[in-house]
Amino acid sequence: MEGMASINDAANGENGLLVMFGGNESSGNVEKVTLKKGPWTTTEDVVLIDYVTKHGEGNWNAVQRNTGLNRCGKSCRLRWANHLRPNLKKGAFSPEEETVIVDFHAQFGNKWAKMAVLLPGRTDNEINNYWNTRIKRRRRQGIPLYANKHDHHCSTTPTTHTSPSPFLTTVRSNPNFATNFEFFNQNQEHHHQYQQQQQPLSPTALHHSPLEHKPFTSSSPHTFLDHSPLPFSSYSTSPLSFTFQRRAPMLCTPLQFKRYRTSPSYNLLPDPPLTTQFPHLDGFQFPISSSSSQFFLPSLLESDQGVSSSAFQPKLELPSNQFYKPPQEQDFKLDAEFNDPSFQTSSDTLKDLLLEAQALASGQNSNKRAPKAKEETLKFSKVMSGTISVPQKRPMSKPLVVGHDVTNVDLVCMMHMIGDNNG
DNA sequence: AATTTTTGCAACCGCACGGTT
DNA sequence: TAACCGTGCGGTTGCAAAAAT
Repeated sequence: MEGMASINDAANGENGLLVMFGGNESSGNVEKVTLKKGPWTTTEDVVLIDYVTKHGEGNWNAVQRNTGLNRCGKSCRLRWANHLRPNLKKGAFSPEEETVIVDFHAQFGNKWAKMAVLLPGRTDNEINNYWNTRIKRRRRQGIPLYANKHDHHCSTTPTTHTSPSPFLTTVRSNPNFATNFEFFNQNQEHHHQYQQQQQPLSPTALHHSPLEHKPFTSSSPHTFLDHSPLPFSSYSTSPLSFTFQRRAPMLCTPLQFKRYRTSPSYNLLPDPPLTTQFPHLDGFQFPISSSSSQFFLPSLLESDQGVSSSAFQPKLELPSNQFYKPPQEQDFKLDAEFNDPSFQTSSDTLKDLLLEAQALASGQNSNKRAPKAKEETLKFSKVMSGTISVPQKRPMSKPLVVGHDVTNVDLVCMMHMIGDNNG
């Protein structure tokens, strides 16, 4: 295909798939716009963060038009929502969160986005992944999806509505809870289905997988489920009851590095830094209009390990179509650390990276082909390890996760600083 | 140590919905 | 009112890393 060579040489063509589609037709010429697919690189992240910092969320298709970032709007939105926006909470779900998910799912089904609203810092994608994993695990073990070690308590009074978990009670006490659940009050097909189907369950029914009652078809991994909704917290006062073939996931500790949770070195990992080494960033706020921030529950989050409470300051709330006033230049004043010789030495590669990002943002193509995402991430990780105190042992695929993407924020900030320095 | 299997997750796709033209 | 556009949601897939053999 003609043009592919230039595509591959383009700064945005490090790896992943490039999709071409017909652009605007003007004067008879069809502009071929190439969109990249696949994993995001740090360079792209920087561009996107910088754009959102300046213009706010929303208008995602404009990102591609205005930054030269060859990603479709949907991809940008997804990347931002799931990985780049501040206050994201990484790591394994806490037992309380799991309880909320299980209870919610029992009541309303696969409403990941709504669950994400109840779990600040969590994304619908994350919850979806969690649920799919749970399904697989429990199916493999023949454990009912909703049942746990307290089943034998529930089995005696299976349809009794027990008290919600403390966490859920807290969530429900939030004034926004009722508003948020108008959706469900208006559309409770699951609930109605439950009302219609609700019959006294036999004690054994609660001890056996729905697989035993409903045929499983391979067309969907979900079809084996018994979708009969259950009352909140009827079954899951503790989600940790089932047995694991492998070690159970650590549910309370910050699992930034889940892959290492069972490795001997896991416990040797230093605590993730709670703040950056760029003090001016501690008060840095992105423009936020994501739905999850509307139900922000600092009291719940601050108790979480590995999450900086400073990262959960009240955020500016803007509708998705309203633009956020960009931070003033003085907000990104050069820090003394930037003039530190050791910092400058270790930031050479970072500077290259950022300059590349700037070139990309300004619509220029980098001369040299960018490294693959993995390599770039490693490079980035190496650089950052010298400038920001991050755990030294960190999987290459998880270089940026420290409560929230502090390092990405740092990147943007430093990009501004470099800009200041150059200009 | 090498290979295979399993797991977890990032990112994509298709569809739906609401607003605008 | 139909077409278009931007956005959001849920389901699915592909792959890297971890675990098992």
